[in-house]
Amino acid sequence: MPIPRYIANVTSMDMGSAEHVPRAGRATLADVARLADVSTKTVSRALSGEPNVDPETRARVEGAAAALRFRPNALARELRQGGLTTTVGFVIGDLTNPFYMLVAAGVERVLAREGLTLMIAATEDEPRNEAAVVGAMLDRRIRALLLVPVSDDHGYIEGERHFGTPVVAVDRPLANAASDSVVFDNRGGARAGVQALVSAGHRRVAFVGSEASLFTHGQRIQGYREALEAHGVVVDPTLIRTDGRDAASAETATRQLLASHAPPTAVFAGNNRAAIGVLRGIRDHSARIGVLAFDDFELAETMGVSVVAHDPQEMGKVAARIAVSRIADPTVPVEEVVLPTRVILRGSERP
Amino acid sequence: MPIPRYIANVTSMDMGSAEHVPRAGRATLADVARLADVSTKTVSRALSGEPNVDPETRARVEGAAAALRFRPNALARELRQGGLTTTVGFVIGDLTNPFYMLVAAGVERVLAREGLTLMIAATEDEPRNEAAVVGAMLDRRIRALLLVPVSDDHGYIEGERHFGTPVVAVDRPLANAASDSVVFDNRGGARAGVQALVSAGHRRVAFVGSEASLFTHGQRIQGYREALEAHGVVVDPTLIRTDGRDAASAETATRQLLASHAPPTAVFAGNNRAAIGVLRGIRDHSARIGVLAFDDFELAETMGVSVVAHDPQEMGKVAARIAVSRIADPTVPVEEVVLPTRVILRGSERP
DNA sequence: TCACGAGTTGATAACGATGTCCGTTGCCGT
DNA sequence: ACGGCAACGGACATCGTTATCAACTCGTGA
Repeated sequence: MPIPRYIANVTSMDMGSAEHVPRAGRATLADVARLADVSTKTVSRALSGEPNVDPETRARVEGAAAALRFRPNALARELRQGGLTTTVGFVIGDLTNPFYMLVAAGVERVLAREGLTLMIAATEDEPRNEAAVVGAMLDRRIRALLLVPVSDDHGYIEGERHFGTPVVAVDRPLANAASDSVVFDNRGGARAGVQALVSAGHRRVAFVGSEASLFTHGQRIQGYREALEAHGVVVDPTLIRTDGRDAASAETATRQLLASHAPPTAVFAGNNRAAIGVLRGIRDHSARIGVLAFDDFELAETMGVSVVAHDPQEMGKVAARIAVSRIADPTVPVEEVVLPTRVILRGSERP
Repeated sequence: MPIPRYIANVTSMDMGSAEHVPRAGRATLADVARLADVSTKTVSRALSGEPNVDPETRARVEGAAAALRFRPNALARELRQGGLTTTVGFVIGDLTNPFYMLVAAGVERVLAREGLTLMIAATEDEPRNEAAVVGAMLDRRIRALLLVPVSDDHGYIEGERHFGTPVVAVDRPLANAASDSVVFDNRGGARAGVQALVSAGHRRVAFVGSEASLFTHGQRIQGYREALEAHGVVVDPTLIRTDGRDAASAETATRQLLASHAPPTAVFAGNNRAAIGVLRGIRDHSARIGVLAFDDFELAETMGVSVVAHDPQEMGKVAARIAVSRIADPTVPVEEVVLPTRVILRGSERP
């Protein structure tokens, strides 16, 4: 075993020259090199597992690195390697919506397997926040961008894609730019869901959800219309409430619908937030109201609520996989994935 | 208006020398400088809003930057500034648990106001993943670390804190290291919750949740015991099921409890996952079973489920604020915040 | 006319890690 | 004795940005 030269080194130098006194901050390659009495290049070689390093030297370097609690500076490494980070960005509208979190969980799982890190930012569903949030991520040179679009203009993204940052739109396509995308079959799912309500005997079916300008809800309203029209039911515009963007407003809308002179016998909820509002809204109502919701949620089964179900985690996984494959090969053709939905009847659809 | 010299510059150079041909990647300060016919330092000055820049020059630089779609490289900037990033890391156990997502939402909101970015990683509740995940974040030189601890040894963190990275433990304290922390009053909350069940007339109250080795559940079981003992009720160990760590296993545990020869008349659910399992488990049961759950959840009100409520978003906000203040001044004394809980009775506690 | 400050600007050196390209030892086998 | 190879050290350059400091251009007052 060789004499640990670094000890003599340190003790012989630590008065007078401040050069070898470890700085307040974190240890660098150079510090490790001094301690292990080798060159910085050898430290780099040893720690990054390159061949052609004497096992003994390697051990000494590792010891020194551990003693100094050395951690390689990812900023420096990634900068050196031309900005090739291992971070993937995911921009979400609303962090508190469990739906997006399930998507995020799916994303995270795939990325973790690939050794990639997930960076999450929220736009608070505010279109004008989007460009800034996305910009902050691009400045960090994320390797790929997963985006739940809220803006109505994604021209600014077109250029970025051209610069080599893959962009995958999640849950909704980009407004006016091409990109990979992963969405659910909103229209078909809604059609099947409303169809189930009609089959259960309902003729006056209300819709409670967000504005049609929001892609997902626009599609779902289309499906809602199609299902009704297919059965010869005239769509009553007063039954379509697009002012239920959160649980509270959906509850209000539902109460108003039920209190009207021509109330619906069933309500189709546009998403999980609306569903909660609808369920709250019909709770105290005397007559039984049919309910069917887009988005499955944890207690839907226990409560016997029928839903148009899908798989948010799968959506995240698919989106992440597309991003990963595009990182590996940017020339693969654009993918536009539409994930299936399925109706699960649990009783709440019946009059 | 000055002649845009960069045009002549480009056209006169673009055959032969490849030096001025924009690279495939993104534009850099140097590219902007060439185009605006100034030095890189001036570009830096102009774009970062420093004073003492001729307005005309500034406009020219901004024009060139826009034309090239220049975005400053955050890696390089932060490296130059000594690793002072604007990213805060949040390490969570389970991304799919809405509780943590609400915490994350609170964190994000505070950070966004401070101009900080949130990086989220998950440990999948696997203790041996924790050090690696945390390490990856430290390598990125995050400015602060928010951590929901799952490991039973946090000695490795002690040194990092010493290096100037603030660490805030969220929802649970660190195993064997001091740090700022934000937790709920688990014991007091559970005590009050079980107390409510006892007051409603229950004597045989079961606990369904995770192992006592998990800090939060250990505390909650203690509170559960204390409440029973305070009323002279002997704690029956067979009524304590710590094998309900997710909804499915909690459902099984509940069914087994109810099928036993001495079933409970009420169940105290250890958290929101357990609550869902318990509600599923008692659904088909003939006798009415009292239920009260730790953690409020969205449909608890609609379903009339009584709970020990708290504010996960507030937890995230408090944790983020502590991190922010410690970034500003690392010498502030360690804070150990205990957030209050409150019992909300909605009827499910009654026999 | 000279000097002087204020306002602009540029050359150069960092930040920390990595890649490149030698040069220098040993040591082995022929 | 010589070629070849492993195992280094060392000197640079490089990634893109910012800090330091010196240099330059003005107009102005003495």
